[in-house]
Parts: sequence; C-alpha cells; structure tokens
Amino acid sequence: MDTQHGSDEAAFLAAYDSRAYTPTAVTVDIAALTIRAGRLCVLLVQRANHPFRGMWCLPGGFLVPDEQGSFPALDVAAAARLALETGLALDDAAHGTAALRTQRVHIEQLGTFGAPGRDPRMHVISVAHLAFAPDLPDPVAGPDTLAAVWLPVDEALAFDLAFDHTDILAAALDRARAKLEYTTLATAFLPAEFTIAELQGVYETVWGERLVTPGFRRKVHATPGFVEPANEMRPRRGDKGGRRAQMYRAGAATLLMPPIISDETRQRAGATTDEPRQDPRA
Amino acid sequence: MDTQHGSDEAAFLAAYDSRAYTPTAVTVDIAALTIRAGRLCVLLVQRANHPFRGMWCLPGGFLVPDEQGSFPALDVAAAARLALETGLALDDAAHGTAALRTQRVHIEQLGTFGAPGRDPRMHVISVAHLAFAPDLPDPVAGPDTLAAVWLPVDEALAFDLAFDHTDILAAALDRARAKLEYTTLATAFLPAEFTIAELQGVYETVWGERLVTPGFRRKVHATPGFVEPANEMRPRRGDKGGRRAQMYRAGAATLLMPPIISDETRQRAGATTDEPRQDPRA
DNA sequence: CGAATAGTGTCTATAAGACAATATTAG
DNA sequence: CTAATATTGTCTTATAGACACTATTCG
Repeated sequence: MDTQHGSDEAAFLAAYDSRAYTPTAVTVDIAALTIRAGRLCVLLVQRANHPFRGMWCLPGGFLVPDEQGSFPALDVAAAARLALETGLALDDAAHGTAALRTQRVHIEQLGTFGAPGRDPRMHVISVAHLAFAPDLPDPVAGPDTLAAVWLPVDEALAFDLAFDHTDILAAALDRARAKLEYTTLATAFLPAEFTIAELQGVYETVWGERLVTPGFRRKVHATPGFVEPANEMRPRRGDKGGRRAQMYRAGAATLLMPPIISDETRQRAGATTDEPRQDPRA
Repeated sequence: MDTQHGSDEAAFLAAYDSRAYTPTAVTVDIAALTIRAGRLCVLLVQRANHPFRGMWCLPGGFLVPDEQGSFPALDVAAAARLALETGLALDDAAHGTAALRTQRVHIEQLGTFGAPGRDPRMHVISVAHLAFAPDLPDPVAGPDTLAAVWLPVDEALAFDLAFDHTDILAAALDRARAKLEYTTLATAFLPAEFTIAELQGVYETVWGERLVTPGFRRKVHATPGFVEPANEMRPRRGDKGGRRAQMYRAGAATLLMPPIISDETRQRAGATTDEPRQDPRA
C-alpha cells in the first residue's frame, strides 16, 4: 500500500502542529515513604500557590522540558521532585537522580490518575510514583512550597490533601505493603547495613502487625540473595546489655520466592464476599 | 498565611492560561489479549496515517474530550479504543464500555510510557492498558486503521511494532502472566461457562507450560469463590467418546490465596545472579 | 547472677507434587 | 469390550506456625 517511513513521513513531521493535540497537562507526583521512629511516614509539602494554596499534598509538578527543550523520563522527573524537597540534589543540580541513587532510594511508577475534574484548572493527569527511602534528613521546602515534612501515613490519610492525593497515597500504601511480600524492597527502608531484627521491624511497621521471629529469620535466610552478612556486629541497642547482632547488607536478589505473606493477605482467602479494592485509578 | 479556597482562588482560575502548561500530549493504548485456537493472541492494528504509516501497533489514540468538552476517564478511553476495533461498540456509540462489560472484558491500567523520543512528532506519553477478553469475533478496522487482526503474541513480539509498542506488549505479557498467579482473571479468557480443563488450558496457554491436572483441580476447588458449578454438562469434545465435564461459572473471588504459581516463577527463587526485568517504563 | 537482646531447635498440622486409580461416555 | 476424557484418591516429602530453648553481653 505504501512504503513505510518514506520521505513523505518527513514532510508530514515538518508540517505537524503539536498544539492541536495537547489538551491535557501532565504532572509527575511522588509518594515517598520512609520509616522514622518506628512509624511509616510520607513526605508532604504545603502548596505556596493556587490552586489549593496552603493545603498539603504530595511533592510533584508539571512535566516540563529542560532549557534545551528535552524532556526527562518520567521516573527521572519524579526523582528530581523528590530531590528538590529533600535537599539531596545539592551535588547534582540537573536532577537529583544520582544523589538519590547513592542514598539507595527506590523509585517506581505507581500509576496514572486521570479522573475528570481532579484538577480545577484544566484536564490534568498525574503520573504517580512511589519511593522507598531510608531515614533521610529533615526535608527543606522547595521553591513552590511553604513547608515540607515527613508525616506518619495514618495522620496523612486523615488529612484533606489537595487534588486526589489522598487516593494516590492510599494506592501507594497498598502497593508498598504488597511489594514487601514478594520483593526484597524492605531493605530500601534501611541503611546500607542492618540487622535481621531491624529488617523484621520494617515489615512490622509497614504491615502494622507482629511477626514471629523464628519464622521470619528462616524465610530470610532461605531466600538466597536476600541478605548477605557484613563483617560487623551491631553495638548494643538497649541500656541493659544483650547479645550483639550480626549485621547484613542487601543481597542481589530482588524477588522473594516464596513470598513473606502478611496475615492480612492470608485472610483475604476467606473474604470472598466483599469485593477487594479495585484499581485506584479513577 | 492565607485562607485556603478563598475567592482569590476563583480569580486565579479565571485568569489561568492552560496552553502554557501542556507541552506533552497523552495517548491511551491498549494491549488486548485473548486465546484463539489454543494460542495467546493480541489485537493489532495497521496504521493508516503518519507517522509509521503501514506499520502495526496496539490500538490507541490521543486522549481528547468529547463534543461537550469533557474528558473520559483513562480506562473508559481505553475501552472505547478497544470497542472501536472489535466492533463491540455498535450498540453504544458514545464509548463501548457497556458493550464490553456485557462481554465480560477485563481492562486495567498497565503503566505509563514516557521515554523521550518514543514519538517522532512531539513529546507524547502513553497510558497503556491491558485487557483480557474471551474469544471475540474477528475485528474490523476502525476509521484510522487499514486493518485489525488477532495475532499470536509470539509472532507479534517478533514484529517491529510502531512507537515503543513492542515494549508495551512485553510489559503486558509479564503482567498477564503474573496476574494469573494471584487473581481469578483466567476466567476472563473464557466464556461465561467453562470446564476445569478449559480453565487449566488458559493457564497452560498463557504460561506456555503444562500443569498437573490433580494439583490444579485441587487448588481451584480449595479457593472459595474461584469457580461455582453450573447446572450443565459439557457435551463431548472429542470424537471418540469420553466422560462429560462439569461446567462452572466464575465466582465472586478476585484474589487467589494461595496463588497458583508457575514453574517459571518458582525457579526465580534460585536465580539470584541474573537481575530480573526491571519495571518496563522507559 | 539476672535481665535483655540475639539466634536456633523441634514438634505438629497442613499443603504440594507425583502417580495411580476410578468414573463416565461413544462407538 | 476399548478408547478417550474427566475426576478422585493416596502416598511421600516439604513447608509453616507455634513454642521452647540456647547464646551473648552488660551491670
């Protein structure tokens, strides 16, 4: 019928008017989770501008090109937004990805939210991301924000966040809890070296339930590449003595087989009557 | 600092220039999977227009408002694109969602692909969707396509699809295989009534591996709400006799606990050296 | 020693995988 | 009957959960 990629395609591209096909704006937002003082926390910022001025929301912003007119990849844009608020981008002004990598921050795409009316200005879809971070320094407010804090997620969910960011946060929690079951990402909440007890604490904090120590240890050690021993011992943690713990580093494995399953997940087996949460995109 | 949602927010919105924040276009694409003649197939269309004219790709198109200027939700837009190519929208011209629902087609968001340069016209991000469908009638080419076919996925992956649709298709296959493990979505590939052997066939087709019948049946029946018996028997399938099979309908459960795990997944446990596929967003 | 924290052993009920056996139907 | 398809039973091995026990360190 036609040669593909012919020279008339070049002519077509030269005459193309991109303005006719951009009725929708794109933002990139990020739900960054960390554990502080035994509580699961999310990074929130207070909006300095309209709309929703003064309200809290997840860090993010419009997807825009750099000075040369080239666009970043979506996860890079998300990392840049996170770096902007956590002050980790100081040594990498372009985008904080490298700085975040050295901090072993995990970033993945969560989903795209495009419910009509979620933004009062115009039709805006948000490509939401999810980050797991070890305990980072206190955040600093970025240029478009009045403040930035790590807030426990249960408090954040009770807040009235701007846009549909409460939905995004709820989806992020669902995803985070599920990911701990079948990946090794729990280590992303910890510093480079940690003890098995601290790793168990990550699961208990994120899932909000106690685990049995022997079973947990057995599963961790039965998964090759989950953790590998480091040549150090943890100095005592309490004030009244106690055996010192072996320290470990994250191994090369990324998938847990078999998974470490939470009680909540196991109980879904019997819960056939109530429909589980649908995909949270609106 | 300021009352939130004050009247000056209304003034701000009135003066807002939306053109300044829309440098990126949004498309919605859909990887629709079905099983035909024992093979996993994907719906492909041949492009009628530039760019990539004459090449094959997944159904999709720009996210645009309707005549009243209101935008559809993302999954509704994806369903409409699927209906446009499969001819299922005939009784629902606005968007084929209702027609697809009666056909029990499952649609979920797969992920958003935004690698720089993935579209030669301008910066375009694609919100990719995944659909599971029972054996549908042959597709009919839509207004912007020269042809539409159900193609076996192994052949489709060998094709040079337009844009980055080969990446999207690969991600769709990964997701589909994983979803069969822990959800009841295998039934979405079958008509309303089916036998256990046919259900097992769905798993074997999608995973490309044989399962042991007694173990499979036990797992299916051990999961409450996975299938429920229908009051019919399947007429004989072969030509030389044989016991007639009990027929079943999909039950109310959506999550499989414990999951039905493929050999491939189980073998990932020992494969600690090779990094598994990263998240496929570019 | 006793208290506190870290780590291991063991026992039992359940589940998985493999294989054999039984049931139903057409010719 | 035999062949073909559907369905169930059984046996062995592996795993999960619970609990008790041992190990190390400090005051």
